[in-house]
This record gives sequence, structure tokens and C-alpha cells, in this order.
Amino acid sequence: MRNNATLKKISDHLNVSISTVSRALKDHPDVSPDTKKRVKELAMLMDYEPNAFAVNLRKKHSNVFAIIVPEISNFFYHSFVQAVEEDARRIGYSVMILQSMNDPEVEEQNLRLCRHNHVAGIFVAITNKTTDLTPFKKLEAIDIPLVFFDKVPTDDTFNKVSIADYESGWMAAEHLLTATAKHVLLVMGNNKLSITRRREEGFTDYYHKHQCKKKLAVVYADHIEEARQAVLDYFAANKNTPTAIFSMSDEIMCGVLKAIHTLKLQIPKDIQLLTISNGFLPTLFTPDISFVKTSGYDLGKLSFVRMQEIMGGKKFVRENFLTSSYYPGGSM
Amino acid sequence: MRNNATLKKISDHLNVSISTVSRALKDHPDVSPDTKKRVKELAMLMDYEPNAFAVNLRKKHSNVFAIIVPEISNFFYHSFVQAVEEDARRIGYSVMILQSMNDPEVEEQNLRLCRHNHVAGIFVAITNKTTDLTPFKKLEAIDIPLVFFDKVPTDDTFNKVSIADYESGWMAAEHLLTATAKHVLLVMGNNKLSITRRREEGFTDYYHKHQCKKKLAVVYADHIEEARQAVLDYFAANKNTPTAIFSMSDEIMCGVLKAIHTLKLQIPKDIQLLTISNGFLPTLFTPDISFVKTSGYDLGKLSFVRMQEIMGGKKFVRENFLTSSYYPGGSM
DNA sequence: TTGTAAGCGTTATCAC
DNA sequence: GTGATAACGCTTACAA
Repeated sequence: MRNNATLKKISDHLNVSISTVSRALKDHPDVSPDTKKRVKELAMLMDYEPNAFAVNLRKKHSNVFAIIVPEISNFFYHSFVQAVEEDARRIGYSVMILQSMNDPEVEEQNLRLCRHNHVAGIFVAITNKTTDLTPFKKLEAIDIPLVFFDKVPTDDTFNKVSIADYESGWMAAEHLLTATAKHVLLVMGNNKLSITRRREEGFTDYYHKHQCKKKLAVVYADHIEEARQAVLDYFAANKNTPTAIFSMSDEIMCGVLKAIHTLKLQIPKDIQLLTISNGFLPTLFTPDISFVKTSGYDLGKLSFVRMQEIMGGKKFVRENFLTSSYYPGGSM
Repeated sequence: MRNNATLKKISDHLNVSISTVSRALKDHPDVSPDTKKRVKELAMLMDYEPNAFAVNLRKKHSNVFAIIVPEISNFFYHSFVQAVEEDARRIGYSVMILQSMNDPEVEEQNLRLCRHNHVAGIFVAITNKTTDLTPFKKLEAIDIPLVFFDKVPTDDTFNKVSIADYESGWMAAEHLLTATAKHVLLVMGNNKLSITRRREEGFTDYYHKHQCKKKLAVVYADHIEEARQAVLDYFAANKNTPTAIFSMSDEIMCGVLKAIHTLKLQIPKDIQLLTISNGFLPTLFTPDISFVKTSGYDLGKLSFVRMQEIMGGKKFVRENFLTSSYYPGGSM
């Protein structure tokens, strides 16, 4: 560092003590207006900026929240991040986004970074493959608040905020199963995640409760390419091909669309489609895709409230749910 | 922090000095195998983790790169980030992503965060509205290397890495203007950005050089919604509506698609479409959208090379360009 | 109103 | 091989 203004340098120039400079800069009441003015002017002139390492070392924590997501290029997470950033900024905190690339090992590295840097709090949507939760347990021991969102583990000892997944699956079934299609394919994410299990349960519970006569099949996929392949495989293996597809997320929908594209099917003539989405992607297509709306933004707001509760000392663990609603498009 | 293992605590338990513990943990040659073993075991047991604040304060910089982008939900940036993360991890660094929400004020806050935390280096794609470059100039004074990518300022005193924008505009024109359309609408981003100006120049230079007789019009938009509106407005204002649209990016294309959707036009029958993209989004549609491919991943790799050069002490400033190529889809 | 000094956790230099 | 000790830049009792 060539030109590195510090409290010490300022204090040397002004012949006052370091503490006076420190206090002056933070408008401490008992420092004279005159010294304040002189200190502030010189600080400005010298381009003084506090050294966060020193401040944080002293204070034992930083003013940065971390958000860890499997993939950043996701409109749902995008609106989630936006909500958290807004609220964080409001209380003078920053937000850093860490990407786990859907790799538990990278996820753990990111958690390590968070621990070493004693972030103010962590929001995590776990990867499809996360099984070992010990890195998350470690956070409690060093008092870093943790809120899982959207993709949450099944473990009950954590704070979690998620979409009312069961309901949204149920709602999807309600709309898709009362439509004309006779053969419905459910394309779901990783079936170890509670988000997947709940959405599927909601869907199939509706199916059974209403003694649906339609044919129902389920395939699982971890990412876009798998989703595409799963659909293609299913179509190849079944003579009577599905006439409707339920996709449980934007990501899955991308894969499904690629498959539909490959199969040269027309929506909704050849195939009906319903997805769960925050609503951005579905409106890009013609016809636009019908969807059950889940708001990443609202989830972000809710997560931040939980985060602040934990930071405020609330100890109880619980899971919050956010409701969803149906938006008809032209795909059914 | 409840349970906070430090070198001191370990040294107390073992009746050795702090320095010995420090050395043992980093396998310093001149500490006995026996002490090493004892120290490491206890460290493990106590869940010792180094305090990054202290380490960084000592070392005067951190092992974290920052990437600042206008919006995270962007497939081009996604692949850029992936490339940088790969390379960073390889040399033991982490990457944090900061979002400027296309707001210069937020961008500046993010830069401040980077300065205060003395990040190892910063990769920035600036917002559409960034005009004041002084926050970026400040970085040089405190020796934080800076590489602009994709959306770079026109200022020549910075290191920049970008797509060969002129060429890609030219290439787009080459393919779109030899197609059948008689009336072409260019939908461009913010026209103060060099990325916009160059792509447009490339396109129009081809147009003039080949004495094209087609009608050509240009509209500008800062974000998706503006792009949608700009297209709708243009269609409303012109009796002879365009039969082809050139979109300069994924983001613009989303807006254009929404407009096409609203106007109930069919691709390519009613309207032809060509975009510049990293290639993910265009293949989701039916027909898939023809595009000039720009690789975010390659740009990330190239940016990282530049970053390492700067970190290695190279002082010269320059701009690198990455070439692009054409991928025909069914939209023309 | 201002100054002194201890301490945050680590690394590195020197001495033994 | 190991231990003292200073230093990184800042905050905050406690003195003066």
C-alpha cells in the first residue's frame, strides 16, 4: 500500500492523540468542534478510510452478510438477494454473494470463508448434494447466525424459511389435473431435498384425494441438462407420451423446454406445461407459461426478519413458510 | 463468540508459546515433530480456525477477489464468474460477488467495501449510469488491482477486457442484412457505454459499407422493461413495422421477446430475430434464437490472466478483446 | 476535552 | 527448537 492514511498518520500531522482522531471522526460528543473540524478536513484530504481488518478484529465481527446459493443465474435467487440487500443496506450492512456451483465441497469452502471472516450472518440455499451438515453446525459455536432459505435441509435444528412447498404442489395439481391432459409427467429436482419431496407430496396427495384417473409419472433431475435428458428418455420409453408436464422450478423448466424444443412439440397443442416460478422467465415465452408464483423477494424479506430475530438473541428454532398463488398463462 | 479457539488458548493448554503453536500449524521446518503433533491434535480438537481479520491485518490484504456486476441473474456473468472462481480457487483465493443493481451509488458502496477490506483484486462490469470514475481511481492509490470487463468505461487509463464488440456488431449485420428482412430495428443498451457504441458502429459500418437499401432504425434501452417499451413504441409509431430485430444482449432480448409476445408476432414468420448472447438463453426458445456468441467463460479466463499480470507487478494498461462467432438458430 | 494504554489474533524478527 | 516481543490499525476504559 503506497498511500495509506491511518489514524496514526493523521494524529501525527495534527499533534493530537490517535484516540482523539478516532473519536473526532465518529462525531463523539466530547471532542471540541474545532478539533473535529481539523481532523475531518485532514482525513478528507488524506483520503482516510478505516481499515476493516482492524475494526473487525477489535469488534470481533464484520458488517457483511453472506448469501450462499447453488447458482447465481437464477431469477428467484436474484429477487431474494435484492430483498436482503435492501434491508441490509438499511441497517448499514453489506451483502456478499457466494456461489457453491452446486458442489458441496465449494459450499464448504464458502462456509469456511464466512467463519474465518466472522460474517454478520449467513443465508444459505443448499446444493442438491449437501448431506454433511457439520459445517453448518459449526457456525452456532462461533455465534454466526444462519438462516436456510428455499433449499433447506430436513434437519430440524436449524432456522429455515421456505415456500409453502406442499401447498404449491397441491395448487399446481389443482390446476393441471383439472385440465384436459390424460397423461401427466412430473419433472422434479433432487428428491432428497425437502423442497422436492414436499412439492411432489402436495401434487400427488391432491391426485389421490381426488381419485384422478389420469396417468401420472415422476422423473427427477439435478440440473438443466438432466431435466432435458429425463424428459427425452421418458418420451422415448413410453409409446403413449405425456400430454402435460409439471415442472417444479425455473431451472427444471429450462430443461423441459429444451426437451420440448428437441421433440418439436407445440405448447399447448401437443403438450401442456405448468411450472413453479417467481414469474420472470415464464413471461418470456409465447405462449407464456402458466405458473404457480413463489416470490423470491418476499422470501428475502422474511428471511431477513428471521435473521434479525436471531441476531437480536432469539434462540428458538423454527421454519417459516410463504404462500404462493396461481398465474394462468397460455401453456395449458 | 462462545467457543473461540485462538493460538493463545492452544498455547496455554500445551504450555508452549504462541509462536510455536503458530509455526507448528503451518508446518514450519524447525519445530519438533512431537510438538507439531500435539499442537495439531489439540487444534483439531478445539476446532481452531485462524482469524482472518488478524491474518489480513498483519498481511495487509485479503485472499478474496471481488466481482462487481450490475445484475447477477445473467447467464453471461454467470459463466464469467465461474471461470474466475475456478482460477481463483486454484491459487487459494475466494471470490465474492457484489451486485450494483445498476445503481452507481450501490456500485460505489461496493467499491468502498472492497477498499476497506483490501480485497486482492476487483473485476467490474460497470452500470449503465456510471459516470464518475474517481472511486475506481482511488483503488490504484491503495494498490488494489482492477480489471474492467464486458461493460467497461471509455477512459483509457484502466485495464479492460471485453468482447470484440465492433466485430460482433459487424458479424450480426453480416448475417441479418443478407437475410430477407427489409426493415431492421436495432435494439441497443445504454448508448453511453462503449459496448453499445462499438456494437452499433460495427453493425452500421457494415450497413454503410455494403450500401444496404434496407430501412434501419435504432432504439436504446437501459433494462428489460425499457427494451420492451421501446420496441412497442417503435411499432406503434411506424406504419411499416420492422421485419427483423437485432438485440445486442440477453437482457435486451428478454425485453424484445416480451414485446414480440405482446404484439403476438411469430418468429421468424412475422419477425426475424438475431441477438448477441453467450448461448444459454437462445436455445430455450422455439424456434431457437440465432445469435452471435460471446463467451463469458473465456472472458473470465482472460480477465484472470490480466489480473495476475497486474498482481505480478506489470504496470502497463491495456485493453484485450475476445472474438465471437455466429450460431444460426431458427429465428431468421 | 484530550491522552494513555491495553487488547483484538496473528506473524515475523530476534534472541537464547 | 522454542520463546519474547513488536507490529498491523483500531476502539475504549480509565486517567488527567
